[in-house]
Amino acid sequence: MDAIEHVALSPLFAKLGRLAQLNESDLRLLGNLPFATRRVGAGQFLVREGKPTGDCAILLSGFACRHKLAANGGRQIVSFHLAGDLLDLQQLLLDRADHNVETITEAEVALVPKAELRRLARESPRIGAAFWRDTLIDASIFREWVLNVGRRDARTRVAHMLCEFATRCERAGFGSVQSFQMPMTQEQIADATGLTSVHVNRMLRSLETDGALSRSRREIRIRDWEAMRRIADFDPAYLHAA
Amino acid sequence: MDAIEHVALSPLFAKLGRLAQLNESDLRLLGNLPFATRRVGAGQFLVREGKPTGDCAILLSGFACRHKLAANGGRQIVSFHLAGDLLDLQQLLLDRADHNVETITEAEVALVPKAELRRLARESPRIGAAFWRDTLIDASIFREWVLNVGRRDARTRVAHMLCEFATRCERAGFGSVQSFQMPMTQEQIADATGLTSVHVNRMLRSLETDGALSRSRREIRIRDWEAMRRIADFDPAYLHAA
DNA sequence: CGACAACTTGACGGGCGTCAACCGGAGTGG
DNA sequence: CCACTCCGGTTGACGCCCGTCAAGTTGTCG
Repeated sequence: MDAIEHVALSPLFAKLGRLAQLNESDLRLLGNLPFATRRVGAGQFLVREGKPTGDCAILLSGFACRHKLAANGGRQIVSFHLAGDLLDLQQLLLDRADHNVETITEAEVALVPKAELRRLARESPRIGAAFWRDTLIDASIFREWVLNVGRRDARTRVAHMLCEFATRCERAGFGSVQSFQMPMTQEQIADATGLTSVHVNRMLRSLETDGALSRSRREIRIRDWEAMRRIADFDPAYLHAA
Repeated sequence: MDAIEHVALSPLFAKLGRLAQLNESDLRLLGNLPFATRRVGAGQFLVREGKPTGDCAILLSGFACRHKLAANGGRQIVSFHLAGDLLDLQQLLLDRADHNVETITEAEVALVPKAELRRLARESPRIGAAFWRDTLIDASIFREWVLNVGRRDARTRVAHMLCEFATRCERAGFGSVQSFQMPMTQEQIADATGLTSVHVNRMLRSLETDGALSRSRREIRIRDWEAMRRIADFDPAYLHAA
């Protein structure tokens, strides 16, 4: 494998490096991973509920979300994803998708055959552990989201979602917690927090008039991070330094 | 290891058998697993948020739940557990608990050192895959709960929770989907569905007066499962036959 | 039989959904 | 270069679902 392909997968390497200590041979195995890259527009489905699972997609640039639909027509976003995220590691062991994965911006993905990832996890216990660890952290984030939509009021919910997104962006190397770009619409924030877009708008305005944050277009600025943390009831421990 | 200990762990064996095809040598490895059993009363903590993770607990009898607390005093239950469940597989790879695990009835647990479980997963790829698969199914259930509390109305939410619990009980060999025992109080149902116990009571009554179910003490009877499924917006696919 | 937890029911209020109108910026085509 | 369109955002009026408060009732275990 030449350097060009290494460069393409570098967001993944960065992420795995945060999950585990990888050695020379791990990096070589990763470098040999066969994959195809694809550029897709915003609003494209990468995984569809009920469909047999296919190749595993890795997000190289852009943003995506996972969501499920209720019979009453409601949509619930259950997670957001950014560059470096393995979009469906769970496909390695479960044979039908129980949710959708959809891009929310234009994005670039790498498609890796499931069998290759399984082989990789088997051949390097460190990489296998990193994969498992990643799915465990995902699960921890889902638990926090259950708490968020189940037991916090609208204002706290929206603030919490912002704090989590800001923290993950900073750790992945996009902007800082004090200033970052939101890729999602207010309707998508609503679907992630179990609210309506109208009420999300009210809550954002409330946070803004209270001086907790300022907005210009989709850029969010947070002057006093500690104050924001308190408003949002946000403790990043559940992210397990992801 | 003698037969007595095999009997003690049999709920775990049954569960792993549902998750993967285990062979002779897998069963022998499981039989050699060192563990200590403990009997605990209702309302006892087995895992505490923020604490370093200790031994891994396996539920041998009784029921337990995982929950998290919000700053406003609210409690959110994020999952229920029954005999055979590995209560904290995630402790194998994450070093601090991000939630609590608490018994909701008197229960019997087996405590297994983390290192032994890690060794087991390493020595038998099938058992390792079963463990990983179990945590992936947990994650799938969390996603469904985010949808449940985020996008369904109170009546549907309560009905969905009952359907899930009924299905899991039946698969684990307790009662049937048509008739089963609820171990939890209405307040615990409320904490699981993001409601108040008062409103859970109203919804249960509503389901009962509509003939969807009948109750006597904590026993639930569901005559028409298909009708109940529709009311609850329940599709068991997300349980991945767990 | 007294104590206590769980359950039950009613009255009332508020947080958030619904509906509707309008604004503003980006893309598009004449 | 300007009009048109369209999506996302913004704001107000109104109403309902579910929370809150409070008072019983039931069942269970000393």
